[in-house]
Amino acid sequence: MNADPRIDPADLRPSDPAAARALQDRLAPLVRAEPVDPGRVSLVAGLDVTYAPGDDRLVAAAVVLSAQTLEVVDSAAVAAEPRFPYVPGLFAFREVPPLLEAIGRLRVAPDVFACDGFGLAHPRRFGLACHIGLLLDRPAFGIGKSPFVGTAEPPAEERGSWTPLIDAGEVVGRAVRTRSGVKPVYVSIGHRIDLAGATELALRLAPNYRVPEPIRRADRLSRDRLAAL
DNA sequence: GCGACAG
DNA sequence: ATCTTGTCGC
Repeated sequence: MNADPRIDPADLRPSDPAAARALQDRLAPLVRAEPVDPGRVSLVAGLDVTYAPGDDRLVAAAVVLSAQTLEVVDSAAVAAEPRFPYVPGLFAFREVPPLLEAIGRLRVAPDVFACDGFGLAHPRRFGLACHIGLLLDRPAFGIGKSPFVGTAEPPAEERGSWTPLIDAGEVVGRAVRTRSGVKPVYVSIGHRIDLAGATELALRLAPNYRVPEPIRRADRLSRDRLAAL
């Protein structure tokens, strides 16, 4: 589960925001961009977490789809309690522990992880998708529904168009139009994938809706499971 | 100093 | 994130 010896498991549960930020600063340099051929991706896991009103409970879900057919081939959901407050930029410390638990219950090994949130498009260039990708040593990217850091020109109205998301002079992601005439999603790499591959994959995974299917499925599963508690 | 701030 | 229905438009 922790494939990188440079990551001390004890650090994965920082006791306070300052320690969490320091950990992100330390791990950010380990992120690598690698070319990935979307056509050769077989299984994609979508990750999402739903919170109960009042913030006392959550359900983390991982749903694996065939990248080819978009059929669900496996899924897992776990109920838990938040162990870290919501702090913009430290989102991962809240969601990663239960997500890893859900991922650990999968019976298949996903090729790529699609995360609800950001990767490099983050104040310290180490968002949720980077945490997931680095900890699992697998390709991972993030899909955000609203911009977090950086600015992007509005992409052309037709599905498939995109513009660079730029923060402090560097390209940290893309605003991608997954549906014509609908507001874009924000794609950024997490680890072991590149922006072009993440963009094409996001588009392939979102043929009919704005949000890529794996994440939509994970959202639905976590929501349904929470409602059933 | 002030506002903004993934889910 | 969540509290919340119907409604307009493709």
